[in-house]
Parts: sequence; C-alpha cells; structure tokens
Amino acid sequence: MSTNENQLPANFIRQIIANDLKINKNNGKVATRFPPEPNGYLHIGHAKSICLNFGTAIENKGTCNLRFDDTNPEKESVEYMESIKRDVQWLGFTWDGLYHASDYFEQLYNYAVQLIEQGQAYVDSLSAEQIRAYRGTLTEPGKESPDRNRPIAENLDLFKRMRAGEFADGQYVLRAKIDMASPNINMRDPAIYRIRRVHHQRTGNDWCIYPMYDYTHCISDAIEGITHSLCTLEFEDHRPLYDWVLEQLHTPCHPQQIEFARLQLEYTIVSKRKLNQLVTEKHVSGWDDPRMPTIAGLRRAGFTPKAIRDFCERIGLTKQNSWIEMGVLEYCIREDLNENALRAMAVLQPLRVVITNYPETQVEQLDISNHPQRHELGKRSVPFANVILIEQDDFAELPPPKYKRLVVGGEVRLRGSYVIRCDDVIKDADGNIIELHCSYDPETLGKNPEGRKVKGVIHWVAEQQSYPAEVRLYNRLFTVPQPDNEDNFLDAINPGSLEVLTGCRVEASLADATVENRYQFERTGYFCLDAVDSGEGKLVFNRTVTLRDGWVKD
RNA sequence: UGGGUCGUCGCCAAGCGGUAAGGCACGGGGUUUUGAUCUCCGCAUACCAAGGUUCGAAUCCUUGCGACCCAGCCA
Repeated sequence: MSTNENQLPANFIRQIIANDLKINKNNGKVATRFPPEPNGYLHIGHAKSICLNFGTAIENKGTCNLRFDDTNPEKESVEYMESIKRDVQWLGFTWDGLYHASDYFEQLYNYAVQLIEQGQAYVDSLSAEQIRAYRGTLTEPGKESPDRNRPIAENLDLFKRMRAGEFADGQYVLRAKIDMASPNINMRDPAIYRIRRVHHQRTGNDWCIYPMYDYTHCISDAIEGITHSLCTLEFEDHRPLYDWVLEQLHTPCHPQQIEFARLQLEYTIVSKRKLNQLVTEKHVSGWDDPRMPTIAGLRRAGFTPKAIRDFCERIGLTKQNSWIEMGVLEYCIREDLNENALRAMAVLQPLRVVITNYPETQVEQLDISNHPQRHELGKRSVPFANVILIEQDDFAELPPPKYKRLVVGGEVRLRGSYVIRCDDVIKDADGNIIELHCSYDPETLGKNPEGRKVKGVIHWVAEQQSYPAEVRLYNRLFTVPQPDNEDNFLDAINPGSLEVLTGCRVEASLADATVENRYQFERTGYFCLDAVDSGEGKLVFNRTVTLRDGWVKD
C-alpha cells in the first residue's frame, strides 16, 4: 500500500491529523478504531469507515483497533461478530487490538458509580413513555423528573440493586444529570443504563443492566487511548455528550470525535434494518447474495478487496451528504479485473455452427493468450473442431446498422482461431434458427486474410470439447437510484436483478476454474466461480460486472 | 432566531484572499484478432442567491434561500 502522503488526495480529516501531528498533539500518536455493532453483516458503507480508520492508522504509523460495540445484546450475535472479523481481514486490514465494549462493563459500572457520587447521575423511576413526555420537544424545553434530585446515597443504593437484579426490566434507568432545557436534546438527561434481562453473547447472564451507546463509546475510546474517534454525521449532536462524559470522569485521555458523511450508493441500500429484511423475507438468497451491497455479497460476486479499497479512496471524504453513482464502483472493479483477470471464452446462449469444410474427426489445439496485454500470464490450450458454438446474439439475419458480427454471406473472425463465412441458415419447421453452416479459411490462423478486411471478432467454444455451466447474470437490485426514499423500498426491487442461464458452455480450461481466480469471459464480462453452489463437476459462474459497452446502437 | 451540519461541472471532489486541480460519466479522433483495454482531444468566464469589504473574493462580512440530522430505556 502506498504511504506517500503527497500522493494521497486531500481531505479534511487528513488535514486535521496533519495539523495535530505538527503541534505534537497526543505526542504524535494516531490511534483509531473501527467500532461496529455486531447486529448484521458489514456493507459497502462500513468499507468506507474501515478504509478510513485502518487507512489513517497505516498512513500515520499508528494503530487501529477493531472494537465490537456490543451493548445491546438483543440484536447481536456471534455469527455477526465472526462475519465482521472475516470481512475486515478480507478487505486487507489487520487490527492492532480486538476489543468489545463488553470488556469494559465493570469499568463502565465503576465510572457510573463515580458519576453518581459526583451528583451527576441519578436513578429515575419514570417509565419510558413518561421520560419521552418529560423530554420536551425540538422547540420546547423538557421538564425535570421528580427523581432528579434523589439523594446521592439513595442513587448509589438503587443503582447497586439494579445491577443485583432486584428490579424488573424497565423499572429504573440511570440518567446523566445535565440540562433538561438544553437546545440539544441529547443533553436532556440522557439514559445511560437500562435494565434488560437478556443473555449476552460474551458476558452471558452476568449483567442485567447494560450501558448505552453515548455513555459507552466515549469511555471505550478513552480506555483504548484512541486519539481520533471517527464516526458518521448523525453523531454530530452527540459530540457534546461524548465530551461531557469524559470531562466529568477526568479520563486519562480525551479522544477527539470527528464526523464524516456516510456513503450513499445509488441503486442500493445500506440500511442494516432493510438489508436484514431482504434476507429474512427471502428477496435475496442471504447476506452473501451477490446482489447485496454487503462485503460478503460483493466478495461472492467477484469483487476484489483492492477494487473496494480503491473505491473508498476515490469517493472522497467530506461532511457533505452525497450520492455516489454505481458507475464509480463499476469503474474500480473493471480497472482491477481488466488488469488481472484471465481471459477465457464462454458461450452463454449457444447457437450451433457446423464448419462444413473442416474435417469431421479433426480436433486442433489452439494456444491462446490468457491476457491480451500481459503475455507473462501465459497461454492456454483451446480445442477447435468442426462443430462449434457461438453466441446467438453474434448472428443476425437482419443485422442492425453497423453490425460487425456474423451475417449470411459475411465473414467473422473466431477469436484466436480462423475466419469463417456463413453459407447457410438452418431452421426448424417453426422457422427458428437451429444451426448455421459455415466454411472456414485455413489460411487465416494467426494472420489476416489477403485482400479483404474482417471487422468482427466473436468468441466461441467447440461443442464436444466444452463444458456445461450455469451462469448467473446479476443486475442492480433496485430500479430507482434512491430506493430508501420510496414509500416501500421493496416495491423498487428489480424483478430482473438475477438472470440464471443454464445452457451455457465454457471452454475446456474453465473446467479447472477456482474460486480465487477471476475471469474475463471475452466480450461478455467479468466472472468468478460461485463459492457456494459450484461443486464437483458443477460449474456455476457469477457475473461480477459487464464489460464497458461503447457500441452506440441507433 | 430550537439546536447541529452542509451548499464548487450530470455524479464525486480539490481549493483555505492572487484570478476554478483531479476522478467518474458523457462526446469526438487514433490503435486493436474482445464494439474491451490503451491513447489523444473536448467538457464550470464560473463556485446556492443578493449585497458588501478589497487592487483582487469560491475563499472574508451581511442577509436571504435550499438540503440533511436530532424528541430510543437502538447504535
């Protein structure tokens, strides 16, 4: 990874850090953290945060922790934690420390006791509904709870008994005592502990009270010695609370919270709740469905970590809410795959072609380059015989203007092979084309014919020497750029987001395809072997992205 | 006058008082045994608007306008 700072694009966080370094703030240390809640799979929006946090650490020779914000056990699970670790590593990052907010439950509790002792937190018996009513509105100040001035000793006793499990869920809550009239609603005595008898995936039944985000996050950051706590814009209003907690507690360090705009990608969604709904209601096959914007989905679709990292750098980092066009992501994956994917031929919708002047029993092995520019990637052997398969689209009886492919009486180059001419179209009783009769020019292997130009080049496979495969063509999951803005985002699901092609034939070399390799099926797109449904003798390929199509059809 | 944040090309985004970088997209030319790649060229007299300060303003000031976030015992 490049660490040449002069080459990296400027952004406001890089500027803040550069300035901090200049004045030797934090003794020149940079420590970040990526703090997901393990309540779902990571998605492309998390990738932005991951690249930011780990990237910032790498650029500044600092550290970056992975910390699970596991303070709400109701929605969290070990499966999610495992998937998050897997995805972060797959993206190419290594955490310095692996922590959980739950590691700090005891310290958090002690800090809460300190807050109570300082008269800055109290146990409230108001119900959730009452607290809401007392909170006031955006334009009206709130009212103080009758319990707000409960004596410290009583608060201490009650809080201890909350922990001990003497009260029912929801009976009491611990609140920070700040300002019920604050124009910032987050400062109107926010709840910092609630009673919840839920089994926690790590602490089991040790606790029946759980600390809340605003109280937990800042302290966790401080405990880990985080210098720059990077989070998304919706937490801007929480920063005063973040700072308030650390100031009251006199923590040894006070991290700086900096907010940036979250990623919004057109034609998809990154709301965890909605992603979850797509999975639960089976609109997709799972969290790793290749149409999902999850890291797992992108991986299964054939995206590379490098392309995703590149994408995250290209989209920039600001405080402006913005929508990134899908074209940017597609550009990034094409750039990587064009450079690195092995070329191969696969016929997705076959049309039989009999080469009438080619010996019926002959099979020729043609050596074809694995990459048109990078010859060091070697060649593979592709069998050629008298019956081949071409793409149905590559033949037209009534060609559109500027058509460069096969027409009756016309010639076309078979990629890496001979030039053929179409002599006859064979149809069935209903008039459907069932095969073509062509003749080949033996003088055109590896060289152009004399006296005429053959414009078109099409891909092909030998019928007998090819392998059957299933090919899954994925398209955008939604029909509108901002499905989140629809009344019901499910109505915007693209019914054609998955096309399964079962009669495909792939060239012989693809029988050895691996999940790790990426392939360009020439002229059709980039593909990878499906990691889940491929098996012994069964080839299933996923289309990662199409090739750019510069053919301007009239 | 509830608080907070943000307005620079179709989409991102540099710019930090000295006269509008870059990328994606798009349009056009060239090369090409992938209508791919590669390559060359084009693409904001203008920075939400209106005033003001200044020799000079996207950058500073004022006033508007627009967008987003906040009233979980979620994160």
